[in-house]
Amino acid sequence: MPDTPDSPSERKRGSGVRLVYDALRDEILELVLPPGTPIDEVALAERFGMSRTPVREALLRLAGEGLVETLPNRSAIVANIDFLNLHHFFDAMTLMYRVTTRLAALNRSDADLATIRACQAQFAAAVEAQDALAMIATNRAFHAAIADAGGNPYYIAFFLRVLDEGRRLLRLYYQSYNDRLPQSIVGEHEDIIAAIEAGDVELCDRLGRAHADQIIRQIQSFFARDRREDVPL
Amino acid sequence: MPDTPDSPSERKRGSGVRLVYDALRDEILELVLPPGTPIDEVALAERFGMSRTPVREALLRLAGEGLVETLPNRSAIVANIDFLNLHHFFDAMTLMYRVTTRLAALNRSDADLATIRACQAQFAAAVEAQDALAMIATNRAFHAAIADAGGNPYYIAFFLRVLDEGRRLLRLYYQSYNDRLPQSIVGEHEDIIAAIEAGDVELCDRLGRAHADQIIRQIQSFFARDRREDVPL
DNA sequence: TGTATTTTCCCTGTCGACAAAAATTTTGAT
DNA sequence: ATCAAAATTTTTGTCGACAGGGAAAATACA
Repeated sequence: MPDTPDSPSERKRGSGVRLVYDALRDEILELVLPPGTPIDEVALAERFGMSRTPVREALLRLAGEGLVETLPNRSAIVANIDFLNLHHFFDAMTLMYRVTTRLAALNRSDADLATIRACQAQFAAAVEAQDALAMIATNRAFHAAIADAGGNPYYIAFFLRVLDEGRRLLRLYYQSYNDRLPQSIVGEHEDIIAAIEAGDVELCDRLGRAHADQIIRQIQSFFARDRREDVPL
Repeated sequence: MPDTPDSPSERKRGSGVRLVYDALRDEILELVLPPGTPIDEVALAERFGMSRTPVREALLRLAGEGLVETLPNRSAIVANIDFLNLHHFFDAMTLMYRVTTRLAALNRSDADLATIRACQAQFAAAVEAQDALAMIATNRAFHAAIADAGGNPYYIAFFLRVLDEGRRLLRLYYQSYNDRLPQSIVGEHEDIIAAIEAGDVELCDRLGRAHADQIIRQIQSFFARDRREDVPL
């Protein structure tokens, strides 16, 4: 149990919130805590050996990022996934894939390219190892690095939120389908890197859009197939 | 003094945070609290007749929206405006003007159009009255209504953040230039409404971009002129 | 036995207090 | 008089406790 520290009171002054924030965030994004799960403040406080105050602070930050929903006078719950309005999410994801990749082609530095390549190497390693969780996390890091290369802090912040939401969706997908992996994604990433390095804005736009379409098609086919299987014999 | 309620303890259970949150937010967006102003928790607590806890909660929410910056173990301050990277803000604003207006042309309902027209009427009234603060607030409401008509919650949330940042910039502009008002904005708004009603996506895109360019040019000329005046004789 | 009402219990929202960290002032030495 | 070090003050981060609200449980009634 890595959660309970050996000496509960021997913690640095501002680190308690970060601790529970990071833990909760990971568990939400990896669906350890499924959407709708009620979050008990006292349970968390006991689990991390601290008072309710820093727990509440962490929950507020998560609520600000849309990962938990706080009902007045009632327990906070893990934010639900709005399956009926997924197309809105797909729209936003496609737009931000395109915009961030375009900007990266314009503003990338050598250090940015090195970081992007390192993320891509980690992603390829995760695909090779058939590690679905690592794939999801490294894919997010890859696109976050591209957004960083673009340099627009507004786009970066918004894109991170969209990517986090997508991380939950992908986790749902991979945990249901025995971690089947799309090899083509690795190649698409390589093409994107090449286009960014070449500074080809229009090519980056097309590749970003195609990449988004690819992921969206996978998610959509997953939900469509899931619906068919729900039909009783 | 509308802040201090008559009976401090006669307040509904969850309304304390909303109270100080709304008040702080307005004062930040209208530059009553200029960027960099330190925020004293105990002063706010005394001002609103409550404990530090709800004040802290409101500050956390504002920090999550990027309106205040919290330094560890030090006083929180009103978020600074990054004048050196304004072009990033302009990029984001232009993109969201275009995207939300396009989407509104696709998804607008009659109720949406009525809301948009109502906002435009309020904006025109503010221009007529030469009320700069009302102009800024109603302009924001106008574009927020367009985003609502589009219906994409991701775009709506992001656009609201961008609009709030722009509200601070515009406030800076108008309070310096004796509230001189650009009449052309009213006409541009009318054109946008007509394009949305006609469902002309491409026209909405062009108008949204032109509208953003117009506002950006105003802000840029303001800063350019300000810089010239800084040259000593 | 099923439903409406009351009671109990659990959980959140708020408060006052204390401890740690930073800012400020005071003290001391050269 | 100037600068460094120590003491004081101020302010934040955390804690335990209490009160209010809602939900579940218990009771009453048809």
